[in-house]
Amino acid sequence: MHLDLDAFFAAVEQRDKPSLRGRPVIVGGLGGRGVVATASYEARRYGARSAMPTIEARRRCPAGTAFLSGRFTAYRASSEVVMGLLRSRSALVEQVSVDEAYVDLTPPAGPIGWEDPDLGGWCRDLLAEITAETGGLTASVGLAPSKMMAKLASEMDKPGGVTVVRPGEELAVLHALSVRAIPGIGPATGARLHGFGVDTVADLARMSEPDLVSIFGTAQGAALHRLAQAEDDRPVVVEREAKSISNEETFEKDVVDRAELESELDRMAQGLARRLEKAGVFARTITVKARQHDFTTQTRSGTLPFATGDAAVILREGRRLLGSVDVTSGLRLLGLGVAGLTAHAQEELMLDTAYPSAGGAELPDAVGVPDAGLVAEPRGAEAAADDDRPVAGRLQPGWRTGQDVRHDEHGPGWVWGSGRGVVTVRFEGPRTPPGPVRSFREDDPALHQADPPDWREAPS
DNA sequence: TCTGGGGTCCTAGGACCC
DNA sequence: TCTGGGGTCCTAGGACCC
Repeated sequence: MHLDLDAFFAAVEQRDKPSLRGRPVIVGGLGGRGVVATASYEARRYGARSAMPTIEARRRCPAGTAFLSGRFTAYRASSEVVMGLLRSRSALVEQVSVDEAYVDLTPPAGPIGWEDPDLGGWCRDLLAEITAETGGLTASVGLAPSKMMAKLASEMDKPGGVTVVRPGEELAVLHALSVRAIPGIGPATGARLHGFGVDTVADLARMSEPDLVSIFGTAQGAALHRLAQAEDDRPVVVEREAKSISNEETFEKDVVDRAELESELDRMAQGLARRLEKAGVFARTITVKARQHDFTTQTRSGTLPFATGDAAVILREGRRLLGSVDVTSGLRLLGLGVAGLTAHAQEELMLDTAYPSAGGAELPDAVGVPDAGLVAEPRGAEAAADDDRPVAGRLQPGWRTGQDVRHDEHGPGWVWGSGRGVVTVRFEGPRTPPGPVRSFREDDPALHQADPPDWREAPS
């Protein structure tokens, strides 16, 4: 089974903000270079889509559309409720993102098989429970013999639908679809296939494996050939080790000043070191990513002779790598990442022989073994959840549109908008009717940041 | 005022080793 | 007296996914 929460971020916003129900809602980066993370179904009617520049969504959507930066703590809380319900039904749940999961429902992990008479009813019961337990969120489900078919099935009846593809029915469903529906065929591969006259999966299925391999290479060619015949035996994997950790930022305006770039690098190195420590792992490879104004992107990476968790070491290598990037016309994006993760950093023993060029005085700095007792913890979806700032949140100091607040006198609410020293708040919550709007000075001492409201709790 | 941020996987070429 | 072949590690870039 594949399950997908419908318009997830926007749906959580509409649950928690009654005045937005039935209205177009966009969640995403609100800065000049932001993109849409999720558009509510109302906003999709005007052409707003995920990954679209927010500026474009503003052009398309009517007055009265809400543009919100995200509240990831709130999304995570609802996600955990849903994932918990899935795990109550099967031991094999693979969470692929905050709003998506695969579940192996066949015994011994799960409770049902193809001989069951009412699989659709079983799924509808699950969806009803999800809606009840999350305060109104909906999800779409696909039930099929493989991960790919389950995913395609879950997309066939959105929102809120249940689609069952039984063994033997796969090709009839699959071959009618565009090749672009197959996970792994994006814009580039789709365009290349179109150049060969291949538009539907049926077209793709007629191509020979050797032809596909000669065009797309061994791995992708063979995968395309198999997927076009609905051959997909990938297992549901509960969790896997993270392979890299990274941090990047698109600037509101291109940054030319190398000192400013290096101070960004410093901030990112500290964040990476914190995440490494939290996970109890060390990294050997450092990567710097730089995007020019014309969107061309360069990466520079270096592999150390030892694994480190030390921000100073990561920063020093990052600086060195950034030194080989032409920065004179400014960067729109700077990123810093680490890879080659290992649970232990005993490589310090090699330093004298393997890393003499670093200079003796700097070596203690380079070792950086935080705590040999920490054990690597597989992290899966948690890796990305560390940074709780909404998209482009850093670019908007002060009050962020959509964020939860509490006023000493008026109670809980959310930021409707802010600017020119004034912040406007709407006082409502998931269990109240649409509430009133009031404005305050941005530095009003009675106004505080607040945790997300609890949809399960009746308002006091 | 086009195009986020956090990831994974693959390819190709070079260095190096046996 | 032209330069095999395989394996591994590393780097840069690109496609793709949510």
